[in-house]
Order: sequence, then structure tokens, then C-alpha cells
Amino acid sequence: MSTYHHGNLRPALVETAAGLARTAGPDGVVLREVARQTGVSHNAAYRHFADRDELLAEVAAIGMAQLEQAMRDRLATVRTRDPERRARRRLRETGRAYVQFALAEPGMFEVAFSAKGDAAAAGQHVPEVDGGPYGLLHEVLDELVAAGGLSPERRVGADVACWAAVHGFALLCLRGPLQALPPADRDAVLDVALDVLDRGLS
Amino acid sequence: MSTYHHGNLRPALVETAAGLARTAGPDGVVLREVARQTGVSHNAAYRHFADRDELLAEVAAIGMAQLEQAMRDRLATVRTRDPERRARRRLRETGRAYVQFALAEPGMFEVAFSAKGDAAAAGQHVPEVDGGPYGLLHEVLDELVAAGGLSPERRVGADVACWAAVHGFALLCLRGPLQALPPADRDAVLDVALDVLDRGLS
DNA sequence: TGTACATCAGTGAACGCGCGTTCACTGATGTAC
DNA sequence: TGTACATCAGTGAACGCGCGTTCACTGATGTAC
Repeated sequence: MSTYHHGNLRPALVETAAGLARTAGPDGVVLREVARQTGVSHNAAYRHFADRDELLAEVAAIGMAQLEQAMRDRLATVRTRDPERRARRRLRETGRAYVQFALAEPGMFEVAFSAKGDAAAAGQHVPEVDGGPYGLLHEVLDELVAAGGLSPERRVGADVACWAAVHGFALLCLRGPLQALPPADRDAVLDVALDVLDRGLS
Repeated sequence: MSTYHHGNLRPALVETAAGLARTAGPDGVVLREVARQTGVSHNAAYRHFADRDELLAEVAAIGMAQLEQAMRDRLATVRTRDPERRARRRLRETGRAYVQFALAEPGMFEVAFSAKGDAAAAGQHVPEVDGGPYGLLHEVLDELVAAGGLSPERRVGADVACWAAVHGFALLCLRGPLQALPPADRDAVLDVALDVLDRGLS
């Protein structure tokens, strides 16, 4: 039996679980189904994870990493030269990519934000820059300050203002009253909201 | 048996369900538990609701109504006289009340936004003014335009920008990286975010 | 006012489901001598 | 190189749980005559 002493079971389970998360969200990550799809008995996972939550937390981390990567990929497409316009453009693309990921991968997005008490985050008040989507936003806002597009005193609450705006927009589209908005309108409305943000920061 | 021909079972079930929603969110609204707490057999609900989703939708409507009421109550406390300042202040209190309700009543808030396909909303793209929290926001923004605090062309995307900001902020606090933020800091950070919004609109 | 009867709004038992988790186990692997 | 043995990483069966939903039922209510 090739599944016996699989050798690679932990990552294999995580990968399967991530697939389920993608298509079915947090509730779709069911231990027995993960085992089934990995071709292993339904309790084998307990050799590698204390319980379901531990597996889910791993998937959440993957979701966060994917979200960050999607944002980084998008940032790399900005070709603007002028430093301030460039920084401003990068900020906007950050937000666009965030929303786009959330809408393209709603299951993963939801799992990423469904982690119970994240042990790492529990200690700190505002999350310190730790990489991840928040770290990236932080970087981009720092760039904007450096380029002169944002005064240091307004830099303070900028992170949260930006994040709240795109996060809220994404969720209003996913589970809220903007559900039925056609994609084209969605982009337009998002752009207007990002304009407000842009104006509010400068 | 006083529960036999209860006479008032439907509203009684909804009320019990709302209580469960408050304390335990959508997953807490369990038909059998609702019946149990109402003192009625576990299948009696089927005389009044097609299924669990129908009951949950009713609770969601209550949640929305409560949210709106919390916002209206807060609006009534604004005493500012100068029309533009007044309108601006009212807009801010709208947002504060929204976030405050979400944090004070996370279960209800989540249920309010967890309704499956809301039949009413499915037809329209951007929800028309229908009362509810969105309708209230709409009114307040109209006031701001009337008071000269917001130009008509910037009025267009203002609804979504405002709603996304407070909705996102609330969710980052409830299920996101701002979970551990102490309440006092939370208010301060929200105020900064609302400042950005305010500046972006004017 | 009294009675027959239709209708309504509950009941109790059961179905079928799938879950997370635990138990004692066993086959595969690697290491010491 | 061969063997004994400890350890590791799986297995299969079972537990206990609670759910949503359906069924045939029955007690209570109201109405027509």
C-alpha cells in the first residue's frame, strides 16, 4: 500500500484541505473528507495535527500567503515612473488586488480570516509588520510617505483606513448587499471608493 | 398544556431564535434548540416556517432592524446646529454606531449579513433605498449634500465608500487582525479612519 | 344552547446523515549489535 | 550481512453526538345548523 508510511502525509493533508477550503470555505474543511481525498484513513490526520482547528489554521496561513502573493504580483505590474504617482498607483493596485482575490477565491479568503484565536496575534494590539497582506500594505504606505504623497502625521491611521475599506468592500460583495452587483459595476464602484480614500489621504 | 395551540408560536420562535443568534451567531440558531427553549416539540416550527433558512432569514431581518435603530438612536443625540457641521457629525455618528453595534452584538450582526440569497436583493444591482442601515446612510449623505458639505458629483460613490469602511473596520475587529485591539484604541483608530473618509468626501 | 364535524396546530417516534475523536491494533522502517 | 527490537505512521471499528426533516397521529378550536 503506497499510502502506508506515506512519508509526506502532513503536507499532503494540508494541500487537500486547502483545495476544500477553496471550493467550500471553512465548513468545507472536514477532517474525514480531507482524509478521504488524500487516500488515507479518516484518523490518520491525528498523527500530524492535534485537531481540526490546527489543520484549519495551517490552511488559513496558506490563504494569507496567497493573498499577499496576489497583491505582490499585481504591484509588479505598475510601470509608472514619477515616484509619487507610482506610489499612489501601487497603493491603489494593492487594494484592487485584495478585493479581486477575495472575490476570485472567496473560500480561501474566508478561511484566512476565520482562524480562531491566532496565537501570534493574540499578544499584540495592532499587528506589527509581519509580512503578510498587512505588512505589504504597510510597505506601500511607507513608500507613499517617502515619495511625498502622504504626510507623516496622516500616515498613522492610514493602514487601518485602507484595509478596512477594501476588506469591507470585499465582504459587502461576498455576503452583503453588493452581492448582485455585476462585476463591471463592481470595479467602477470600487474605483470610486478608492478615489475617496486617495483624496482622504493626500 | 399551555403550549398546545400556543396561539403565538411563530413570533415566539422568532424571538427565541433571535436570542440564540445574539449569543451564538448563525450556527447557534438550531431548530431543535429554538423549539426546546420555546417549550415546544422540535418539529412544531414546521407549521410556521418552511425550513431553518426561513427562520434564519426572519432573524436576519430583525438584526438589520436593530442595527438601523441603533444608528437612528445615535443620530438623535447630535445637537450641533450649524447645518454642514451637523450633517458631517451625523455621518460620523452613523459610522460609529454601526461599528459599535457590530462589536456589541457580534452574533446578531453576523446573522444579519449571513442571509443566503435575499430574495428582495437578488433582483437589484445596487440596493435601492429600502430603509434599513443602507437607507439611513443614504439619507444622511443626502443631508450632507443639501448642507453643502458634499458636492453632488462626489455623492455618487459615497454610500459604498462609507459603508465599506465601517463594515470592514467592524469585521477586522471581530474576525480579523484587530481582534486584540483594546476598546479605547479601537475607538481612536476608527476615528482616524473616519477622518480619512471625511476628508476624502469634502 | 347543543351537537357534529372540519380544520388547525401541536406531538412523539423515527430516518438518515456525517461529524470529530478515541481505542487497540498492525504493518513498515530503521537501527544496534 | 543478518537478526532482534524499538519506534513510527498508518488502520478499522466504535462512541457519542446532534442535526434537519418527515411521518402518522391527536388534542384543541371554531363554526354551521
